[in-house]
Amino acid sequence: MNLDEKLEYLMQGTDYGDPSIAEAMAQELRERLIESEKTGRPLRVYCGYDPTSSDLHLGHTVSMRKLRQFQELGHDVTFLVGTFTSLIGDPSDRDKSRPLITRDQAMENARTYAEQAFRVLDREKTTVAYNDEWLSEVTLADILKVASNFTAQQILTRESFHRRMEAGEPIYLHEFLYPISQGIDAHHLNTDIQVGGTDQLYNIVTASRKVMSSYGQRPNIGILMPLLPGTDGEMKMSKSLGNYIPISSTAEDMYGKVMSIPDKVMDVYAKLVTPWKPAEIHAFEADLKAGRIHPRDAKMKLAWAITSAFYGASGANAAQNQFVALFQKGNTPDEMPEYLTDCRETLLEIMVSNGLAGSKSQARRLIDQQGVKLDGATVDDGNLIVNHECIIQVGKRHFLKVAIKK
RNA sequence: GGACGGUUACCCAAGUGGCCAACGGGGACUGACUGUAAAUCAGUUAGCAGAAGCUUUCGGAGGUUCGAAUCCUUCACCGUCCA
Repeated sequence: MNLDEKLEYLMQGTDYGDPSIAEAMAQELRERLIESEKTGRPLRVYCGYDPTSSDLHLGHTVSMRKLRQFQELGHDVTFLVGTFTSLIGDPSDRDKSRPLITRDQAMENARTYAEQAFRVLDREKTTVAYNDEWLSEVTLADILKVASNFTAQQILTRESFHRRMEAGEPIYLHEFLYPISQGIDAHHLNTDIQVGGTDQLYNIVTASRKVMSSYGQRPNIGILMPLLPGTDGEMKMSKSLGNYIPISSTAEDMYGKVMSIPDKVMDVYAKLVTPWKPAEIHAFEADLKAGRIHPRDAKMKLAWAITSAFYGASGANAAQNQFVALFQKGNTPDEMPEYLTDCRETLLEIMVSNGLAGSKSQARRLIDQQGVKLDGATVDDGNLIVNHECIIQVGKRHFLKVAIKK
């Protein structure tokens, strides 16, 4: 790749919400790429991930793919786990303050973060860092020094704070320190490039650059990626909203969850979470728009592409086969949890003890609603004793194989 | 420090002595229709039993009352504003 191609590749998919920022960032990136080539020093690139929950999901992989591209071009990538910043909670794009999590929770959640990230990133070329290593050492004097670069008005102008002001909802002082902390990260890593979601515009482009400048460093360049909508197609993907597709799942689950996204976000997924090249993405969109491909088949192609990126072609094939068998043909899956009964338990009891229902009352309701099948036949009495081998199905996708205890 | 307000089921939120297991909305679940999409329609959404019925729930504890989410006392937590 020549310089222009590299630049295009790295800027691909970015979204700044403002063309002038995009231009400025692209220009700075160009300069720094040139410099890097001259001096032979790879650029330092990082993206931070707050371990507010234990699962990374597809939404996180958007920025991870971008990091990966930098790796491909030989730059140094740091995968930063926000073990300290997660204690503050990023107020970006939030109408409410976040519930604080404890340090123990953060550490526990962080445990497998890097491992999960290596499904996208190149393990050999990635540095993993935890920001409590330095942020926990910061003194009040440091904070005062850095904070003096910011005004309350600047921070309060941000949309999420502004809304809360108007609504008379609380804004806590510690929330002001989030962007500052992120700036200290950038300063500590002396980073050239910081990757993040569009909701990080302020944190990356304003706060981090300001902090770095105040320390006499050259401010980092922001690479901002659009936020991935969740499986509901409306809100951004997040675990707390329950609309997420975890990375550490199964191929079947991932495939199925991608199939459940609304049609209207298919092109966004194609752009942000598949390894497709621009040409493939354009073809996909064009086929869809022109009606040359059935939306269902398009989504299957998408689901296959995403799943195979994590589980390989064979995993994706298996997931697709199961999906077709299970949902399009209505078969029962090959594999399902098993349970041994002593022939004295009722259907209700088995449903509850295996998590198919939260309580007997709920199990009864499901039966009343014709949602429970025994070997394919709808059940109308939950009190029957299960005394033969059978398959219990609850709803469309919960199955249990019951065997007899010898 | 002062003034006022709040704490209700997964979330938001109504309810100010009995008709309250608690309106409404969201979410979730089931069924119909489908492409496990969207949209739409119907139903469900504390537990036990399922016929009636019983038990626990409205921040915690205690009290008044035949009877409380609703009144009183007290404790805890939280918010907005003023200083």
